[in-house]
Amino acid sequence: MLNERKLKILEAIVKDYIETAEPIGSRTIEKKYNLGISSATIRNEMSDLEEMGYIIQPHTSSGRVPSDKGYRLYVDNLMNYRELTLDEATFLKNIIANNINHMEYLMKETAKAISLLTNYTTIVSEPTVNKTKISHVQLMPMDEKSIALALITDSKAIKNHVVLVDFELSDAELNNLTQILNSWLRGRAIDEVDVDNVKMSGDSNISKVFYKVLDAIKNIILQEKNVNIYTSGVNNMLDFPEFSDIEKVKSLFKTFEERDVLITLLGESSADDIQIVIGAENSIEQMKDLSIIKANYQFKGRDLGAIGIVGPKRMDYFQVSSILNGIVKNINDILRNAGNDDG
Amino acid sequence: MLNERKLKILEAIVKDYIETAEPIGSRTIEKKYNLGISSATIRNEMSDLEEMGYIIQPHTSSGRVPSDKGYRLYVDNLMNYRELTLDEATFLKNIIANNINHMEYLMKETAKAISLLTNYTTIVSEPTVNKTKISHVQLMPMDEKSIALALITDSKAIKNHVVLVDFELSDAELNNLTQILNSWLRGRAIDEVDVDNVKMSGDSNISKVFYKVLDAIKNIILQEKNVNIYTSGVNNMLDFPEFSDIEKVKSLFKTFEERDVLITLLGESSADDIQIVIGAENSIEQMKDLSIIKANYQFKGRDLGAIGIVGPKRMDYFQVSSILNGIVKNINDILRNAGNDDG
DNA sequence: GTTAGCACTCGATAAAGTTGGTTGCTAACA
DNA sequence: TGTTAGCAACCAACTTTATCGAGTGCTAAC
Repeated sequence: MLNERKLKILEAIVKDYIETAEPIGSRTIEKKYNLGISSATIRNEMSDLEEMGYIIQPHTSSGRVPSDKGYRLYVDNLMNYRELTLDEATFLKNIIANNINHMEYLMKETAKAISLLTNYTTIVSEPTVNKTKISHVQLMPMDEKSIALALITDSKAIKNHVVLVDFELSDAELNNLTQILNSWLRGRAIDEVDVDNVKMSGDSNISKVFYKVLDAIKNIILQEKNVNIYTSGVNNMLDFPEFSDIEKVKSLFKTFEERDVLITLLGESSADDIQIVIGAENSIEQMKDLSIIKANYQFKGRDLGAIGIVGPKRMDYFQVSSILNGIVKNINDILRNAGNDDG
Repeated sequence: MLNERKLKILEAIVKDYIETAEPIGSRTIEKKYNLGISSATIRNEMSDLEEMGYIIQPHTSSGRVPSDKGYRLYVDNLMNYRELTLDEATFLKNIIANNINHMEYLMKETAKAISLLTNYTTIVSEPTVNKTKISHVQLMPMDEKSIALALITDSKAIKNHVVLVDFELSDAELNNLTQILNSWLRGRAIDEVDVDNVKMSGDSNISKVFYKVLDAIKNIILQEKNVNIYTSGVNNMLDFPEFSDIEKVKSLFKTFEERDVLITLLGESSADDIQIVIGAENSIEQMKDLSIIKANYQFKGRDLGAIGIVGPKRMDYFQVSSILNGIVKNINDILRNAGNDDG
């Protein structure tokens, strides 16, 4: 295992590289970090560290750069979380307080806030309804050809849809139908709803609408099985020297547009605490040069979605994981309070 | 005014530059376009064209490039629209048909489609509700602490909001309140609603909720007075040699994130047909090197929003304005049909 | 085990050279 | 008077060559 001195040197290399993005040599370490040993000694230790796979020499006669393994050691053994600063904490509390009524906004705004605080890219997957229960369904008059449908879940999501019809229904008829639907749907888990096996007898116009509404609900459910996903601060990537090449930018930005990739990226594990995935540790080819720091959030024990912060491998793991830690606590608190009635 | 030969040469320069992005010289014109005159003559004519301000020499001893004035002449006098190709037409019809039930999706998907067809960036401003009338308001139970509110407009937009309360209301009470709200709000223009001057007497709990709902409606109206705006295909800009410099990309992408700029860009005029704004003709400093082709769409005679396609000044004015022309017709048809009941 | 000294490596930057498309001008021509 | 061939000059872009500097590995001495 690594001795104290090697650890110190590795830590210096990682921190310096995170800060400067330049390969770092023995003489620089000697001057910048007072380790009390000469550059020649540092050179010997670095040679060992390279052999052990913790650092890499981009080319002969250049300084060293941390390898994935080096970052891993740093993250696991040399780093801890800090508390949020007062500024960060109030900033985030405000965001959350201002968007507490609207889940979708909350996630979008949180992503924005994280990007702003960290200068990295944030990916958020939205609370999906398919793991939740239907708490209410409502039909509403729109115009003589269309009926609006709202579906509310116990995770406080509201989904709308428009149902086209050939004839107009009165408010009373709509209310009536709304009651029928609710008596049947309320409290059901959304992915257990089997709209194909419902039958309705009686007035033909109303039952026509009834089936159309069931179809619409089916659509909402299908649609929602595809997770919603947002990114924020993608442009922040342009500020890193890692992406001074336009071709790299192009391929990275294309990747950020691929839902599937993002979903995989966020979904790969679902541990309870904050996960740090470094470089090639993730399975996505196009992301081999990036790291991601992520966390899941839960509602009533169900995983609802995740927040991930993406940056170059030399991203500021310390700052980002600290901030994410603070945020996840806050959000989970909110979700817990929102649902402290039953369950 | 320009004689026939000068026009031919200018047209050749514009078309060639749109295609190749390289300054074009007299010898190239001679060889590539059979104008029946020698390069020396072309050279003389080009010298005239430059003096008249239609073309520019980026540096001594390079070929010529169209100036804003040159593009203007080309667009106004040398270009016309073509019909949509069958492929384009069916593609667009499908998009529209698939999203006819949901205004927001329709605009987003249209923007996506345009970016896909043209390889430029599309900006769309969403139908705002503040120019429309309220056709229905609905309260719905959410959980014991919150009531969901849906507001439907005659332009088929559905807006949701959550109202927090300290106590639970029964379905019957909610329906009751819904009726009261509708009797008062239905048919009103949304920007004429004056929620501050309503009074309600009677049961204290219900009237408490009543005022909270009015507040929420106020919020929706205020929020919607800020136009919603989307961009699509921003990354397409990366493919143009104009943006091979990372600094330019950075500043352009930052600009695309500024709502105000985009709103100004789309809103600058509101003529009936397609408008082409070339380079410095628009008032936005950061957009001096770009052109925008845009159109408004209307609903019942009211301007609802606009679609704009942004590209480098040498964008394919012919293709883009033709496609936009086709799209606007389709969308306005849809909106007209959606509202052919009254008004 | 640690350190000073030194030859060597190699990317980055700067300087010098080459190329190719283009112009403007002049003189000859129709 | 308009058109054209011919030619010197121009200059961005690219290639080649030279220089620089931060860094290494190795050796010998402490």
